[in-house]
Amino acid sequence: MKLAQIILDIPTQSLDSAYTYAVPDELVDAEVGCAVLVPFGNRQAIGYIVGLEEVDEADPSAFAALGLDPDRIRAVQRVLSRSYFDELGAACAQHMSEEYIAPLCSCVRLFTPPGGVPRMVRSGKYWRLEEPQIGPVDDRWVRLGPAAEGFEPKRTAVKQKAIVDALASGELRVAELSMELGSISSVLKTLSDKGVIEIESRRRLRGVDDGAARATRQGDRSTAFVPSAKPELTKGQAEALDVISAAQKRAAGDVVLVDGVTGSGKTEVYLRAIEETLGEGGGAIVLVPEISLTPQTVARFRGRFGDTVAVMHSRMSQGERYDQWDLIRSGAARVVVGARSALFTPMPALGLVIIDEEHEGSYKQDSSPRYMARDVAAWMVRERGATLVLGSATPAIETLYNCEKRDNWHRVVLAERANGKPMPKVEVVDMAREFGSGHRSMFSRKLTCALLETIEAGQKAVLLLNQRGFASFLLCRECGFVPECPSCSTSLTYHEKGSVLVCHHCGHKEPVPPVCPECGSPYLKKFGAGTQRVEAELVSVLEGTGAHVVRMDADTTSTKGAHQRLLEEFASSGAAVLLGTQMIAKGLDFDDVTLVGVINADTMLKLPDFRSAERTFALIEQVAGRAGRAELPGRVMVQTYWADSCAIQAAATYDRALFLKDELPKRKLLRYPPYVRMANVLVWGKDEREVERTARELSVDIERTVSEQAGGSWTVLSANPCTLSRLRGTYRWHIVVKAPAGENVSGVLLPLFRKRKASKTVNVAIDVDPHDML
DNA sequence: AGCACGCCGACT
DNA sequence: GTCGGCGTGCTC
Repeated sequence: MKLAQIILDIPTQSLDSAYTYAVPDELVDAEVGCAVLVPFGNRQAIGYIVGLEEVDEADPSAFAALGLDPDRIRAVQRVLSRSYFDELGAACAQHMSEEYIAPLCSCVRLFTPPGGVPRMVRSGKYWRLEEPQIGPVDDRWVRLGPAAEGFEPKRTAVKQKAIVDALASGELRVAELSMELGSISSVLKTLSDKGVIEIESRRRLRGVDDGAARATRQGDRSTAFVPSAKPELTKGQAEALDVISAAQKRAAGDVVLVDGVTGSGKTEVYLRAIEETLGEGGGAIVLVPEISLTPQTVARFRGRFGDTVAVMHSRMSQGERYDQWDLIRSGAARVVVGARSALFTPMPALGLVIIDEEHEGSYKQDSSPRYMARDVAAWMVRERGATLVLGSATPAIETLYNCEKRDNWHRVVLAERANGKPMPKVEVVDMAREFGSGHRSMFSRKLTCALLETIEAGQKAVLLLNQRGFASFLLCRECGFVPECPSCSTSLTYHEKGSVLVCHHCGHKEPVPPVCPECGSPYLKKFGAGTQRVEAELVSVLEGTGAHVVRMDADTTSTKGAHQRLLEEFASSGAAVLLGTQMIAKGLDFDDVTLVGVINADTMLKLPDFRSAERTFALIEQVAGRAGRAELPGRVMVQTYWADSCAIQAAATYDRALFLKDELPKRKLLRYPPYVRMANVLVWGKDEREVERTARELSVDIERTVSEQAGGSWTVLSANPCTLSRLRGTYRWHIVVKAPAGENVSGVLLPLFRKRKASKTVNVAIDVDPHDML
């Protein structure tokens, strides 16, 4: 008898182990990775096959070994889909479920095609099977057939003639013909019966085959694809590639960190490594941060590998993603470039995973399953005998630590820029001193001078406004009152446009009060600077120079394609200033940018978060890399109120060792990663008292479990309100668990959370290896 | 005794 | 997640 191990598609902790069902002989297409319909209790459920085995029916001990009663095994009713993943995919879901203490079925779902899976939905009292919302779409194509030669339509057959004429220059879609000629289905039938034309259904790739993109794709097909020229490798690049090649030969899941300064040509190393993988018949997954997944990034890969590159990111429609997913599964795409979730696409014969800008926070998923793509990828390549390449100019401290401590993590350094140019000189401007000497503008005298010089020389400048924690707010100068969001514990951000106060967490809006709501004082002052205010001040600084100012932030890039358009606007201007938030720190590559200014380098330093110094260091290093990428030398100015802080001093001198020398002892002393592993247990709900009670009880449970199951060097910081103690009208508490590095944090806590049953009013979530703990 | 309610385990 | 069984406690 054939038995299937099945994960039910019901998201709850208590149904997290596989159930065994019999697979009737007639269900020949039941494979690992298929969605199936199974009986469950008195209803039906959808499940995913994660294992198949043959068991001798006559041998009761075989069932006993599985802990099963043969009489109670029920049969799979129906196979609902083809296979979405293989045994290793199933094992990966299992691993993630344990590692991140997340429901198994939510981990399995990561591997399914976007929107293309069946679901059970509730309609009234009953559950009903809903077929996939998204599926393949076909286009009907028409071309001339064998009888076209010498075919003369009758004089009255106007449409026949029009169709034949239109097809003379090549095949067309029926939809296009109909658009031109109106209703033609009967005409097409006649012509196709005569053999004058042939009609063929062909799979359409949404987002590729439709609209303007189609022309280029067709063009690619007719004219053979010519890969873009390969530049000669620098010595560093060649060395990096050697290390990667050696790792690929070992096929043992090695991790290679390409630790290269900005502009050192990491992408070229990726391209060569992929080329090598493709040559061996392997496929490659390339993860890039969502924000830098721009048409330029994709073009870089398409330029080298053509149509074999698939793309996957959240701004694509479900249909587009489904088609790309299918293209990958079919083996037609051998490279996928995408955001975090692209890691779970069904790339056959996966040989290489690349994670660009591996230090980026966006590789950590902030909802369940709260996985870290870097760590999942490391697991995945080990299981598949593939290789993981991490690239960054500012690697995460954890990554550097792993390279030190683990034998199969290797670090290669690209110390030189590919064009041989030096890194730009970084000047730190002490804003406290500026202020003390009576200069009150947010543009220091030094930066103002530099800006004017740059513009005068007909060059470009980029100004980074580090918005996080720096958006402007309202403050009463008499009583100190700051308007706060009624449902989140944050102060409201002041927006010049429309004169409103906005909560950046929940979107709550209210008009700016005329007087202080607390004390009635009319002296309400705006503090801090939003991009709009900085822009206004920048325009006045540049008055008379004719320089063009481009502002790029969440407000100006909200419409589709706006990002791209603003960048083009900046590129095509001569002397110009690009003012923007974090989003401009990534992947920007303009030859004539010679000045980069960081208006407020240190605002992140003050956030109550153990990674804030690391983030500040990384941000300055990244943004500095935007200057002087071509012939012209670049300069960087960093304005700060904490000019002495180590993160800023170290970043200004490109001295990572200096930064680590300061940061690592602090991490060790205060027990933070990489020296410890943490788990952040979040408790939230509408009722404050209930949340607090649940958190305190849970805290006691966790402390007991830890003291019984774990070593003495573990610590539990018992229940406390979160830094963001109120968010969108919910109260938030948390419990932090710290364990020595390398310990199995989830292993100890898992039983406790599997056992716990969910409350309706108070939510509990656990974040293993949290990225931040706000 | 009869019933509402809540807790708890089973569900393959 | 959902159901059903069972114990508790209240009412007829």
